[in-house]
Amino acid sequence: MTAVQPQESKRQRAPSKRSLATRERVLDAAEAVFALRGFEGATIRDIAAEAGVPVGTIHHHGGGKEALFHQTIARRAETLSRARLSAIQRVRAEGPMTLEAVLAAFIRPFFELTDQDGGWRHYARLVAFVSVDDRWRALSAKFFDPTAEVFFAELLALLPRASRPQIAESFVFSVSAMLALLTSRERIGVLSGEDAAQEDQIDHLIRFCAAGLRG
Amino acid sequence: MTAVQPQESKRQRAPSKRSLATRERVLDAAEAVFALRGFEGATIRDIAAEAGVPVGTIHHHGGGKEALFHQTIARRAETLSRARLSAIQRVRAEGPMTLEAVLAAFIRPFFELTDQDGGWRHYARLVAFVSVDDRWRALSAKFFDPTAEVFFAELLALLPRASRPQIAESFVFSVSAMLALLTSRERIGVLSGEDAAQEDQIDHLIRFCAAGLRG
DNA sequence: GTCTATAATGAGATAGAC
DNA sequence: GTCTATCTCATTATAGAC
Repeated sequence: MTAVQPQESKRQRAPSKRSLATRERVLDAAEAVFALRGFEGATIRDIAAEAGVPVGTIHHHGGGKEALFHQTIARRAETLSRARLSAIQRVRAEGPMTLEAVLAAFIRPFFELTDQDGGWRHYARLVAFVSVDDRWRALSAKFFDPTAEVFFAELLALLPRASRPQIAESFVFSVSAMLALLTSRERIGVLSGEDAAQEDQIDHLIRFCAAGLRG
Repeated sequence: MTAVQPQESKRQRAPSKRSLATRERVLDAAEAVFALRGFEGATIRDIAAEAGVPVGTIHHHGGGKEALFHQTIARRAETLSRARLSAIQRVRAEGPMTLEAVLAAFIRPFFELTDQDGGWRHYARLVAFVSVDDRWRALSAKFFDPTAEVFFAELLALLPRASRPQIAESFVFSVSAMLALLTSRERIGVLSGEDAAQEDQIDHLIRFCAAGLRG
C-alpha cells in the first residue's frame, strides 16, 4: 500500500519450487479430507496431518478454511472445463451431432479424469457436494455454470421441438444422474449384484439421459 | 440395572402432552436447521434458538446431536414409506402395471407431502443430504432401502429383457433425478426462464425416468 | 518459506435449581 | 419436565522464532 509499490497485491517474487510442491500437497490433502467429511466436518488439523505439514502452513497457503475450499474447487475446474469444451468442439468438427455425442462430450471427460487419478476421484465427490448444497451456489455458478450453458445451448439446438423449460429440467436430471454414478459406482455394484464393466455403466448413463431427453 | 426393575430402559410414565409438544418443536427446528446448514454446520444452539427453548432441552429430548439427527430422519420416514407402499398397492390392485405407474407410485407421494407442509420441504433436503453422503449410509439402509427394494423388484418384473445391473443403475439415476427436482425446483425455474407448472415438472420427471429405463 | 506455541472463540455436554 | 449456569474440549487463526 506504499507509493513505491503501484501495482497492488502483486506477488513480489515467483513462488519457489518447494513452495509450489507444498501447496500441491496441501490442496491434495484438503481435497481428500473435504471429500470424505464435507466442509464443516473437515478440520484444518485433519488436513495438516494428511498433508504432513504443520497447521500454520495450511493457513499460509490456503488463507483460511473457506478460501482453502475455494482453491480446492478452483484448482481442477479449469482442466475439467477445457476437457469438456474441447470434446464438444471435436463433436462439432467431426460429427455426427447426436444427442448421445453431446452428452458424451459432457460426461466422458469427467470419468476419464476420475479414472486416471485418485485426486480426481475425491474431486468428483466434492463437485457432487457443491452441486447439491445451496451454500456453495456461488462456486457452482462461477466454475461450472458457464460450461453447462454451452452444452445447454447445444441441447436446445438439437431438440427444436422440446420447450426450453423441459430441456432445462432434463439437463438437471442428467447432471444429477452423472454425479450419482461418479460418486457411487461401488454402491451401484452392490445393489446390482454383479460387476458391470465401468465402460458399460457410462454408456448406459449416456443412453439413459438421451432417452430421457427425447421422451 | 437393579433387581427391582427387570424391564430395562422402559419409560416409567407416558410423556405429558406438553412434553410431546416441545419434542415436536425441537424436531421441527432440528429439521429446519439441519436442512439449511448440514449436520456439522448446524449447532445445537441454532436449533435451540429456532425452537425457542433452552439448550439443555435439546439434549433432554434429542439425547445428543447425532441421536437428534437420527430422530429427525426417523420421524417422517415411516409416513413416507407407507405412502409409497400404499401407492404401489393401489397400482397393483387397479392397474395398469406400467413403468410410469410404478415410478409415479415412488415419486408422487414424496412431492405431495412436500407440497402440503413446510416441514416436509426441509425433510426433502435432509433426505437428499443423507442419500448423497456415505457417512449416513446406515440411515439410508435402515429407513429408505427396504421400500426402494420393493420398487426395484417391480421394475425387474416389468423389464424382463433388461439385465439386473442395468435396472439397478437406472433406478439410481431415477432416484437422483427425483432428489434433484425435490431440492431445486426454484433453481430449475431460473435456468429455464419460464415458470413451468409444478405438476408438469413431476410428469416430466416420470416420463424422463421411464424413457431412460426403457432405453 | 516453514514451523512452534499460543491466543481466542465457540462448540457439545451436563449438574443441579426450579 | 424445564431451564440456568458452567465445564471441558476442539477448533480456527495468528504472532513470532527459525
